[in-house]
Amino acid sequence: MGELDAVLKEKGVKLTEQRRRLLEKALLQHKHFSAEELYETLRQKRAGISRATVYRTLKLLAAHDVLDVHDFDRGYHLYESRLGRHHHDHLVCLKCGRITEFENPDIESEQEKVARHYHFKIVSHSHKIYGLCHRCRVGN
Amino acid sequence: MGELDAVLKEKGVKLTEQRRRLLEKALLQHKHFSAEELYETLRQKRAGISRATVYRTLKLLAAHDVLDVHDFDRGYHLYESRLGRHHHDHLVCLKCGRITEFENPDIESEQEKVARHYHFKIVSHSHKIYGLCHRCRVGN
DNA sequence: CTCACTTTGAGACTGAGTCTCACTTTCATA
DNA sequence: TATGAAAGTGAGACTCAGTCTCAAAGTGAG
Repeated sequence: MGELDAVLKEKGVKLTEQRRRLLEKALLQHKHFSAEELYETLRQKRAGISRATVYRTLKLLAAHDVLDVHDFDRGYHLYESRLGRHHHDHLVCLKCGRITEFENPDIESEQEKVARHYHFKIVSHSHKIYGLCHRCRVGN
Repeated sequence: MGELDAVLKEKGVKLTEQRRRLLEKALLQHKHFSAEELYETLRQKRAGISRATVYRTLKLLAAHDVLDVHDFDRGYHLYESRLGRHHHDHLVCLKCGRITEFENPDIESEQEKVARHYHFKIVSHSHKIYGLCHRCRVGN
């Protein structure tokens, strides 16, 4: 059994050929990807996975914290592998779409203060900064 | 000319009956509302505004900073009047849907530091904390 | 191996939001 | 206050990400 199988097994997720093949592609991805993109990639590789299964499996993997889902107001979700990665937030360029990741412990701890104040139990958060990236500002 | 007309005029937005009527309802709203909700309200009041115009006008008002748009991952947007209000962010309860507002200057300034570091010009941001609100935690 | 239970695929369906285009309204200027 | 270019509107068709259905196939505990 491969390493990827272990990832699913550990989560108590039933192993199927489709899930294995999808997971393999999804974890190899070096950037954010959409369900449609992944479906198209798999279709071209003749992986034999239907659109419905792609959507279902991505949702499943996100629910099991294998993937992160992001909504950058594009009308569809972007996914990102979570394996071996730290939590991070994003700077989103409104002009070129470039997404830059950032980590800031001070924001995280302030956030916890806020939650404590409202007796709120944090499950997750999403912090996005929209604007112009360096390149787009200087006119590239 | 009413106060609301002035709001639109100031932004250089052409005044139409539909916009006036929509703006009036939108600014009276005390909580977040969706385009469909507003359309339904207006329809029941026989305001004579089409669905297309509701969507178009909300977008326009948001572009002119009269309204804020929020995406709480519900599959549609929620709007909120911006007039006379401070910027704020949100705690979103995953169980009951309750939305609580918060303001935290420290987060805002840390955010500016982050942007500066990446030579990024902030236009807007969205910071949402998902989890369980006080009531849902204690089992109400 | 068996079988209860789960997953899959094809394609119909949903629902928020956009587009089209003929018709109407607005408002700067005369 | 009349005029007309430019902008806005409505009905309903359309888009498109995502979900649902249900018969058939696959999975894995015992």
